[in-house]
Amino acid sequence: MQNTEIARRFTEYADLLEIDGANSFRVRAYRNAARTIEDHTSSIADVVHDAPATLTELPGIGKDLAEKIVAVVDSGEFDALTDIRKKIPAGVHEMLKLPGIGPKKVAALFHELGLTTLDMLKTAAETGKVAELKGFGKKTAQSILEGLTQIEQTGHRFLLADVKPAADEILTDLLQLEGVDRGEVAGSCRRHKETVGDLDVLVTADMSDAVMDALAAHRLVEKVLARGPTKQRVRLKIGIEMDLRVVPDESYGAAMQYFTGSKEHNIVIRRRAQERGLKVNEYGVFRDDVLVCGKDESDIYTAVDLPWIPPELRENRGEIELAEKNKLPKLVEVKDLKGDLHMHTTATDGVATIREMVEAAKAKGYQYIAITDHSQRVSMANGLNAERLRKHWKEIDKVRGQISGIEVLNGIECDILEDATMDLADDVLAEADWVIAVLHYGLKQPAEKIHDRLMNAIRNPHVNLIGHPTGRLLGKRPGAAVRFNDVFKAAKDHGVMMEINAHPQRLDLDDIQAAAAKEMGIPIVINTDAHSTQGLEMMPWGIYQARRAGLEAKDVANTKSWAQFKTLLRK
DNA sequence: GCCGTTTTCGGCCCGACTGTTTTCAGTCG
Repeated sequence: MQNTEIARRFTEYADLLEIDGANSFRVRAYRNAARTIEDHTSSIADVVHDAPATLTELPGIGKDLAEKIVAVVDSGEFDALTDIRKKIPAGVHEMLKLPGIGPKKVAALFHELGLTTLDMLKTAAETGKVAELKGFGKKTAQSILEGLTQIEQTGHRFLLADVKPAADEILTDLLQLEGVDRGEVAGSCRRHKETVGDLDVLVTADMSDAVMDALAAHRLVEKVLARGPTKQRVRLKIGIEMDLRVVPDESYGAAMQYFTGSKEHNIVIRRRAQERGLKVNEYGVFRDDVLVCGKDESDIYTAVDLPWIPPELRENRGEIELAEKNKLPKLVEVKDLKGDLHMHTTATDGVATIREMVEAAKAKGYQYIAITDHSQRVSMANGLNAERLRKHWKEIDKVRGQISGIEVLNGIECDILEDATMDLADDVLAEADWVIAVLHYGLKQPAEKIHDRLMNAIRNPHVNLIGHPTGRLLGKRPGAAVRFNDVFKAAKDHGVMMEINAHPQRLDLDDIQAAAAKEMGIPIVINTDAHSTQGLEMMPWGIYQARRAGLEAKDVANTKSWAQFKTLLRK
């Protein structure tokens, strides 16, 4: 069982406890546990099998939660969860997804009106039953109806790449306004999380009204949802909601720190402040209600005896401890990259020719690239069989002869078939300069089978890289059940590298997996998987994911010069 | 439910905005 699946049980239990009116600190304990499990870099199920006694060494896991984790791994449930599910129907749990509706209101809808599904809720809201409820009203009923429509239409999280440009554009426009000095996109967007729930934009201004009016009238804004003197919430036309916060200049750094989050990171920062007799909020650092500092973000970290921490790391996943020891990583940057080793051409499903791709890559300043079109199994993409592949490589040879100053590898993105064999014979793979092995089909196979497939690929002497290891597509499909502990170990033994695929919908390995790979000393390759020359520009999204994993340039193989990179190849 | 250089009980981060109230609970980030 994967960590995310285990974590989901505890999050569900925390939700249900909350609806049930349980002690809020108890609820928090379950939420913390869910997070600890989700963030754990190796398999919790393995810990349960190998050393269950060590579970209580995990932060926020005591005797009771350790027992429940064991139960979940063994049976998929724990008794308390089974019991509370009987008490609170799944449809009631779903109501929590509605914006503006929390556990207390859900409990009222359930207990007072007996609503147990979203459909029943819709009817009750339409017929005025909800508005009559104590603590509810016409507006709440209306917002419930809007929320139900929203859930039907969009779900609730957006790809970073789909929303960051909108946030950047709005910020740029707000910064043009008179009286607006500083501003930045904060929140999970600034932390470069792969998906974003909503956007936070922060600006300094003396007169907030003008800024708020400008946002309300912005071409990307659909509707103003709420407006106060310092905060305005709007919905953008692309569906995501955005908070604009207007803060005085002396509080800018504190507000930046506060609204960048994560919540978990900030809780630790505020606790450190308390320990030092200070109070941290979005207005600054205070001692006995007297402002100590807050103008710049680094002020806040200095006040709690830490160096400034890069936003991507602010998840309370060990960055505070690294900061304490002054061992924060120097995170990899786009400009560190010297090659891109996964891209397609018109030979399969790309839209640019070999020559166009090579020239575009050279213009980007790369020292080396690999052309890696699909193998035959991917018939939808016109995948290459041995004969066509060899011809394709001859074409690449030709272009290589004509364009100097960039190394072009004869590559292949070879499918690992459902029966765990490779889609092309060994003698063909042996002729390649660069082989990426990937799962495209049969992603729903049991973990055991997926494991065999990846292991066979890693043991194949011609394979250099496992591409987009889980095959997930964000918001579309979850990806294969990969046992990363074992896969990384085998990759280490056989000198196989692991990819962070920079495509915004893949970003696979994810941050937690990539951190684990780094921990094991496996070289990571960040690739665009470009299907066009513009596709080569997707690199930043992959870099963001790498930064969230704490990767430095030295952890990323394609930051090396060609001369150094060459030595990492298996033959 | 967890945790401990304030250690086995008593804390556990902090403030803005809304809608429904008539002084505040609920929700959110």
